[in-house]
Amino acid sequence: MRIGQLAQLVGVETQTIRFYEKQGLLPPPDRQENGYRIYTEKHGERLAFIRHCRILGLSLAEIHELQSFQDDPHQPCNAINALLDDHISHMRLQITALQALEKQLVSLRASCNNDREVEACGVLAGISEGSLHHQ
Amino acid sequence: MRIGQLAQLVGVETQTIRFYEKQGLLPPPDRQENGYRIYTEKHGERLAFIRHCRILGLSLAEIHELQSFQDDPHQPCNAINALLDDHISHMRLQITALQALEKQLVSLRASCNNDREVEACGVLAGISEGSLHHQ
DNA sequence: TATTGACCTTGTAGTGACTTTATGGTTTTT
DNA sequence: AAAAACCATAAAGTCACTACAAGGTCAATA
Repeated sequence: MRIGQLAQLVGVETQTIRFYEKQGLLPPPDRQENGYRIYTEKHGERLAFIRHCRILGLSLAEIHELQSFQDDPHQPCNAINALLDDHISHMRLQITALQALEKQLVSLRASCNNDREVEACGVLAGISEGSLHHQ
Repeated sequence: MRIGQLAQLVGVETQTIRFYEKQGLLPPPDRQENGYRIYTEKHGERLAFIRHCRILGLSLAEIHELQSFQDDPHQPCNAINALLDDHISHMRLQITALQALEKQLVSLRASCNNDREVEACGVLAGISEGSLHHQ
């Protein structure tokens, strides 16, 4: 199939496919006489794998690492688990940080609920205050 | 004070300060005869405000908007509140999404706890499976 | 037959918020 | 006097694309 069909099948834009190829995530397919790329099912599977990893929040570098395991399935899988564990703990940190920030923002927001002038509003002052207690 | 001192005071790198100046977030300071920037306390406060906004997750564009209120404090403050409300609801969405992803990753990770070969590990297969049920 | 439209090609630039690198001038310390 | 630390500017790199420009190819229509 050609690049447009593959794109539609997997739900990606054609540029993204070419981009993955240039990044070395998708093997360069054969070409027709006119230069058009022709893809096989294997390419589709590989592309779907990439997309799902991205949806899970993995970086292209991490995906690259996972692919090296796909390509050589007789390695021990500890490294895969380590990669996922890393990613999970990283995500947990991120979630915790976001929740803390949300709390701060909500309490900041609570410092003004009325129609006032900026001068009397308290929100900007609240931001400035906080900024000096950091680190 | 000079740029390095300001940087140390606020906990930023000097390049970041010059970057904020170029972006119009920090007013261009006076210069010494040799061209070195000289900063006042006002710059320090402004820079601290920017940093704290960044730590709260506000974009430079949002900070720019807030600064226009700082610079003209006799406007009504509804717009500030609206900006914060927007940002808070955006953050809540982000947190929910991250939590869902974490759950997926954890269950994926649970598909292999042992030392196996990649082939028998199940994690990569789990990623591939999931990828086709999306959209 | 000419041309329109949909598809394909390549390469380059833009996004956000910086960070890094290159190149060179100035000041301070040894 | 020389080395280290600081300052300046400008340009390129980061990440994961997205958008754009300029053109080649192909099938269907006027």
